[in-house]
Amino acid sequence: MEDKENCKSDFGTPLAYKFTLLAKNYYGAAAAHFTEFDFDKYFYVLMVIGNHEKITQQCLAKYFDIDKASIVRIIDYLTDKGLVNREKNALDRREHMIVCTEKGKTYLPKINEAFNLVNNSAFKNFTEQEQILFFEMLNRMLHNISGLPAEYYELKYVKSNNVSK
Amino acid sequence: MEDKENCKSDFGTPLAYKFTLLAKNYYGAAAAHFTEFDFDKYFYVLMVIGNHEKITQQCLAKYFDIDKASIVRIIDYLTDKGLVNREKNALDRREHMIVCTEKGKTYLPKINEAFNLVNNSAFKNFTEQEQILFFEMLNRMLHNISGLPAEYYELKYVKSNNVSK
DNA sequence: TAATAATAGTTGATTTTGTCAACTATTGAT
DNA sequence: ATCAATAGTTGACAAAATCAACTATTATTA
Repeated sequence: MEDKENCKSDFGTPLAYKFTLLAKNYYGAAAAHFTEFDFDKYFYVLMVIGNHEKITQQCLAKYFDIDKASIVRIIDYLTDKGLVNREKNALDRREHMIVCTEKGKTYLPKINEAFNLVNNSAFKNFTEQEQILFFEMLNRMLHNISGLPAEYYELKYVKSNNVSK
Repeated sequence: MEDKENCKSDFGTPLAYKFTLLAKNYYGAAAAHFTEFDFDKYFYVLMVIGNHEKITQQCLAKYFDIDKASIVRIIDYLTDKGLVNREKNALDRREHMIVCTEKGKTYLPKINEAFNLVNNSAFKNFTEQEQILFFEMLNRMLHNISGLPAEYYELKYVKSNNVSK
């Protein structure tokens, strides 16, 4: 108890409150960079797809921690806009590999640059060392608070009962 | 560019992605503590109300950065559950002061304890100094990324055109 | 091999949530 | 006295998440 005197208004606050505020403001700031695009959502989903040659909807669902049904609708949206395509995986025809179209790829540098800009303004007056420390702390906290490994979104999710391969 | 070699997978990632994941996991963990309550939402809203003798819906809207219409429905919900009441402010009868009921107050210690527990597990293996630094960084970032002062939710919001008082 | 289970994805129904504009009432400003 | 601003409410609507049922395909196993 006594260790919380310094910052007690924060310690009594659920961390998620600040995370929610930060995420909201962050996306608001980022959206300002995308006003001339002919799509208005799912910028980061597109970036993740573009950073992989191909990626399954399951992987995206895991990475973003949302229901696979939601991913279907996101991919529908991006497909409508001509930014990604579904391609059946010949090796496992249940899987639809999501691939970025040429049009989609033209947006990637702009999206990347915009996120960098917003990251930089978020980190204003942070030293480089502080920035690294901050990311390290976020990753540690994500590891503490969830079973999910934070970084390994390329991994297939494997059910726990009978892992044979 | 070269300063990003260490952590480049993170630096290419919008911060908000991690904030969103953290918030989701945090609320999931917290909700596990509230399963026996006869309400299932807005725990932190109740706590904020309980931490004030009285608070207007405008203040809550500002604090949580959501539309006042949403606040109306949240307060409706909490009122239905018997946790808060609306009381007209005699000094300004437009304002409805939200006050915690006796029943509502019985939940406050449990909610507070649960958030502390989840905070503590989020901060597992953080030194006390790291925890303070983390909060400090979050606040700094919130200040950078938004015009809103993070802490001053008691302040009335004043329109910018003609601030006379 | 046949039957069964598991996985990837889709769809439709439902709920929840947020947003917007219009509205009442009250107060403040000129 | 008039007009503008504020606090709150409401209803309509749109966006998003969730859930269960479904198809297609692959893996397991008896």
